[in-house]
Formats: sequence, C-alpha cells, structure tokens
Amino acid sequence: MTEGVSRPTLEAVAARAGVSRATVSRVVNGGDGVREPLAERVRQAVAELGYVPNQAARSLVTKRHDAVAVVIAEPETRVFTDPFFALQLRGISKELTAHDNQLVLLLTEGRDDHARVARYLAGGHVDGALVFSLHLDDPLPGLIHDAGVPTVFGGRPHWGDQVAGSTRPTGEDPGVVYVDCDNRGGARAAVRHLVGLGRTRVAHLTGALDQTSAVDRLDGYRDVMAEVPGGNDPRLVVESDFTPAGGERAMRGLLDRCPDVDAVFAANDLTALGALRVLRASGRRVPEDVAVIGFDDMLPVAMEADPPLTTVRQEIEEMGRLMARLLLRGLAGGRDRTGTTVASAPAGGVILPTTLIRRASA
Amino acid sequence: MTEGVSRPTLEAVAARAGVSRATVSRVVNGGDGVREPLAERVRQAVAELGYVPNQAARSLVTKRHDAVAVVIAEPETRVFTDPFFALQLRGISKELTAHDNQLVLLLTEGRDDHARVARYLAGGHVDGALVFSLHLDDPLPGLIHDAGVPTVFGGRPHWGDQVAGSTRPTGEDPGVVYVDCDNRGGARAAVRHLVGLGRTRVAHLTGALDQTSAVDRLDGYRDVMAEVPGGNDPRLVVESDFTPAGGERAMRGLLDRCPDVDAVFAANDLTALGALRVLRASGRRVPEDVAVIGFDDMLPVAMEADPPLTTVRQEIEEMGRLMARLLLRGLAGGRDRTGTTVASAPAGGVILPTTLIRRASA
DNA sequence: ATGAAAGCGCTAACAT
DNA sequence: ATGTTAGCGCTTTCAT
Repeated sequence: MTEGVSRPTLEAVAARAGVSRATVSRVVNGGDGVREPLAERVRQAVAELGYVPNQAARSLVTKRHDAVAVVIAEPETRVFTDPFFALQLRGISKELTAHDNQLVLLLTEGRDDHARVARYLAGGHVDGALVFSLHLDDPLPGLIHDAGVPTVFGGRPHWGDQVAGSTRPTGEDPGVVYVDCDNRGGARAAVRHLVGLGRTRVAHLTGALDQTSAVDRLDGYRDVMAEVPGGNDPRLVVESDFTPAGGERAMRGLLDRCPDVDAVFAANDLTALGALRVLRASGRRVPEDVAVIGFDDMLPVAMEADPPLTTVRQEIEEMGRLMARLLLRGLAGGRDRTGTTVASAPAGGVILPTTLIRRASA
Repeated sequence: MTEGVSRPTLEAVAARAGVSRATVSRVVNGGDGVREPLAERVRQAVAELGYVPNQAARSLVTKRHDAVAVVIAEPETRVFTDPFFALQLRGISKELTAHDNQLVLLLTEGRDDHARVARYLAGGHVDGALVFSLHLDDPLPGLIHDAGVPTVFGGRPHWGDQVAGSTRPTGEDPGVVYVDCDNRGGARAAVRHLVGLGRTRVAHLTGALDQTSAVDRLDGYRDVMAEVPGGNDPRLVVESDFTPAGGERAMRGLLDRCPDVDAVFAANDLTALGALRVLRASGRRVPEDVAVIGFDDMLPVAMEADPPLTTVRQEIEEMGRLMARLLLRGLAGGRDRTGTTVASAPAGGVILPTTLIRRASA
C-alpha cells in the first residue's frame, strides 16, 4: 500500500504549456473555442504531466458529481442468494460508465441505515439515485422522495396503489419514475400456457405479498383463471414467500387440500424448485402429472432444475440499463437556471416485456 | 424527480449561531476545544438548518474522500450467476458504513474498462481500493499497483507464485495485501473426509485453472492423495471450469476413463451439481455408489441439490468485512506528514478458515 | 477558546 | 480566442 506524491494541478499544466488556467480548463472539458495549435500544446502538457482533474474541486464549482447512488434496501437475505441485483447492477454500471458516471453503492440492512442513506442523499453527494425497495411498508422511498434527489425506482413502488385489481394502479404519484418488468402480463402468459396444455386445476404459489411483484403476478394469474370454468377456486392459491423452503411448504399444503392439482404456477423459480421436490417426493411426475412454471429465469436454478424449468424470463440487465438511462436523461434534460429540474423524464413507469421460456417442466 | 433548493453552508450555520465558521467546523468535526454552551448553540443551528457538510469542499482541503473503490474484474458471467460477490459486497458495505466510508463500485467487462479504472484510481477520487480479479493473466492488479492507491485484494493474486507446490508461494510481493479463504486446506479436509469414508478412487473435477482458487484446491487434493495408495492416478483429475455444464462434461469424461470411481471432489458447488446429474443419469446412487463433495456452500444450490450437497463452506461475507477492515486500518494508520503511507497493514495474505458442511452427498 | 484569513483546484463570468 | 479574476464551501494555520 504505497501512496503517490501530490498530483499535478491545472496550474502546473498551464505553466508547462505556457497558457492560462482557463485555456487548459477549456481543452480538458471538450476544447471548444481553443485554436488547434494551442490546444495541442495543452494536450501535450496534460499527457506529459499525467494530469487528471481533481473531481472535488470541479464538483465544488459545478455542483455536479457525475455520480449516482444505487440504493438497495433489502433486509431479507434474498438479494444475496439471487443474482437478480448483480445483473441489475451490471446493466446500471454499463450505462453509467458509458456516460462517465460513477456508481456509489448504498446497501441498507434495516431501519438504522435508512437515516444514513437519507442523509447521504440529501447531502448532495450524488446527482441522482437508483432505488430498489421491494417491500411495501418500506419507508425508504418516502425518505428519498423527501430528500429531493432525482430518483428512478427499480420495481413498481407501493405508493397509493391499494387498489391491487387495476391495471394501472390508481393514485400513482405522477412524479415517480420506475422501471419494472411486466409481472402481470408474464403471469398471464404462464397461466395461459398451462391452460393451453389442457390443465384444468392450475394452482398458484404466490410470492411474498408485501412486494408489488408478488401482487402483480397473483393478479395476472387471476386474470386468466377468471375466464376458466372452475378457475376461481380459492384453494388453488397458496401464499408463499419466494424461497425454496416456502415453496415446499406451500406445495405440501396445496397437495393436502387439492390432490387433483395438475399444474402449478410458482411466483418465482426458487419457489418452483421447492414445489418440484415435494411433487417428486409425492410420487407425481413433472410434467406428466403436474406441470410447473416458474418466474425470473434465474440461472442456474431454472436450467439445472430437474426437470429443467419452464419459466417466465425477465430481462434483468436491461432493466438496470434502462433505469440508468432514464435517470441520466432526466439529469441532462433538467435544471433550468433556478435549479429546478424540468420535467423531461417520462413520468410513471416503464414496463419491460417478459418472455415465456419453454423447457421440460411444462 | 424534483430538485431541492441550495443547501445551507457552514457560513449560514455560523451566522445563525452567532459564531465564526471555524467554530462551526470544529463542532461539526468532533468538537474538541469548543466550550459546551457554545458547542450546543452550534448544534442547534445545524439541526434547525438541516446542515450537511459539502463533501466536495471538504475533500478539496483534506485530500480525503472517505470513499473506497470496489473493483470487480470479471469478464466471465460467473459473477452474476453466483452470490459470491453479492455476499462479499455486503460484508464490505457493512464495514465501510460502520466507518462512514462510501463504496464506489467499479465493474469491468474487459480490457477497455481497465484503462478507465486505472485512470479513475490514479485520479485520486478514492482513498483506497478493494480489488477482485480472478484471472491469472489479468493486467488489472498490475495497473492498480502502478496507480499507487492503497489496495487490498480479494483472493490471492497471481504475482510470482509460479511455484504452486509451496504453502506460502515463493516470490510473493511482500507489499501486496490480500484476503482469501483456505482453499488448499478446505480441499484437504474434503478429500480426507472422502478417504475417511473408505473411498479409494477419489477423483477431482478442477475449477478454471487460470484462477488461483482452482489451483489451490487442486493442490489440496494432491496433498492428501499423495499419501493414499494408488492416489496419484492422473486420470482421476479432470479439468473443468466452475460451471454446471463443465461439471457434466468432466464427469462424463471421468466415468469413461474411470468407471470405478467411488468419490468426487468438485472444485465448487456448481461443478458438483453437473456431476450429480451425470451420475444420476448413469444409474449411480449418491452417496452409496459415488460420494460427492463441493466447495463454497453456495446457497441455495448446495442445499437444494439432490441429494443436498456436502461441501466446504467459506465465510464469504466475513472475507469482505476483513478486506475493508484491513484497508481502512492501513489508511488510518498510515500517512506521515509527507503523505507517504506508513506500513501498518499486515503485508501478505490473510487466510480465513473453511469448514466442511456435512449433508447427504458424502 | 475563538476568530480572521489564506488557500485547496477548479470553472465561469468578464475583460481584452 | 485567450487571459484575468472571483468565488464554490470547507479546513487550518495563525492571531487574539
């Protein structure tokens, strides 16, 4: 661990090139309005001295940081057993990098961290925030909103959508920007596929219902089942929690109450995995006796399952990219001279499509 | 996406409290040498105005950033199908947060990104770096070393350890600090367990051998097998790549050449998963006919495998914490008045122990 | 113990 | 087109 000596400043470059600081600054920041021979001399000096601008000094005057925070609020362990966030991060990172922005990662483990994050965001260290908050009762979105930082949410946030039955939730804050996948549409496609297979007793193992994704998938299931004769048997819906253990539990309960079930739509791949195991243990064959579909296309789980899982894929990385792009666009487009951000990002949500991936389980 | 108005400055707080800027600064930074009544007035003003220090201005004078970069160099997809980095990140984040440091995440996808990262690090935006680079031929560690930023590596880096047979690799750069798990010892424990079970034909499916972890695990396997009669049959070692598909391929090859194999130590859980499937397809029972052990204790893979996987667990999150702690300690301890870092972090590597987790597969 | 003042390195008016 | 200059908000001597 060695420390370099103090780095050259604009001043030093200016001296070396025999110009003023302002000229160097111009060249370094794009070089408009500097004649070529001079600009070249400056670039020379920059290269020779290995000059790198001091970001702190720059931010101090520009009030820009070229940095955005990624806030992941997840007290549960799910984040860390699921490549979901890793993929989102990759997408975000790629997009940010392409626009010379840095990614400041803020992980929160619970209530205590919320204050810290809110303070950081309110402190104006970053130009904007990308926020993941999966739980309906999470105060973080509100805190962040109050912090007044331009924000894009990952996954539909909960505000004011008590009416779970509507396609576009009522009371949605028009100023809130978010990116999500088409949970409801994906669920519909899955259940339709099952019904199309001729299955008549199609069950649903839900996700944790304090997350909008779980609610939306349940809604999608109901959309289709409402049109199927005998499809609204409430016993076919079992609440679970997105985990394999939860999937097992739910599947066992389901088998008890509805031994005649011939298809299962699980809220995610992990849940499907648990269901698969219980089905196997019960002597049922998949997909012959019971067809199973998951959600996420979480690799390697889906592909390595036995049998390989038919599932609804969401383009996770693309969601990340999109979030970053929306935020950056908002930042670039915004800000009139009073410092107020001009509305330029699309308000409301952007929903990415899902695709049904057919493998062996359904 | 709304923008707040400009935030209060030190000046404003000073005016409000009726003191000088210097006094406010003292209170904000710990408050030594300010008498209580006055200090309290300042704290009042800070609270009333909701003052948060401007980090850019502060960094400009202190030359500290209270931020460290986490560099993850991983062109492969492995990072994103494996909760490994997510867990490390969590550990790092916790430790950093506890010391009021921010985490700047730098993901690299290939050579192009290396220059960018090197520039960023050399640019003095962060106080130090935590670097993950899994591949032996990766130029990044070298670049980072040249950048002169205090650094702690995750996983033993490759420099000068061509002599794979020694416990402490010769030629190890004494200035390099890294944290790793005891890959070799863990491998030994796994293989010893297999041998203790009475297995005589114990095979090893290696990881990608351009990664030190794979090499070390192979070495551990060889350590034990060298003492077993007939243990150095080269056909029992099959090169693989840490993926399930690779595990399948390797296992098939192994079965062809050594149908009498009765135990397999896979370089990681994913590889074991592939092996498990091939074994099942070949009609062999696990563990009765062939015992299988993995490495990582990667959940949910290991626990949800069929049968649940006996494996070598490494404390991934703890490794992350430790890396951060070492870096921070080096930063805090270091720096005499000339700005040169005083050696205070332990040179060389810190190796965390592994534990064998017994489940059903061996 | 407190205040006054000098920058940290940079950008952005404003001159020329 | 280029140079001069005034800060950005903070910490840190140096006086008092």
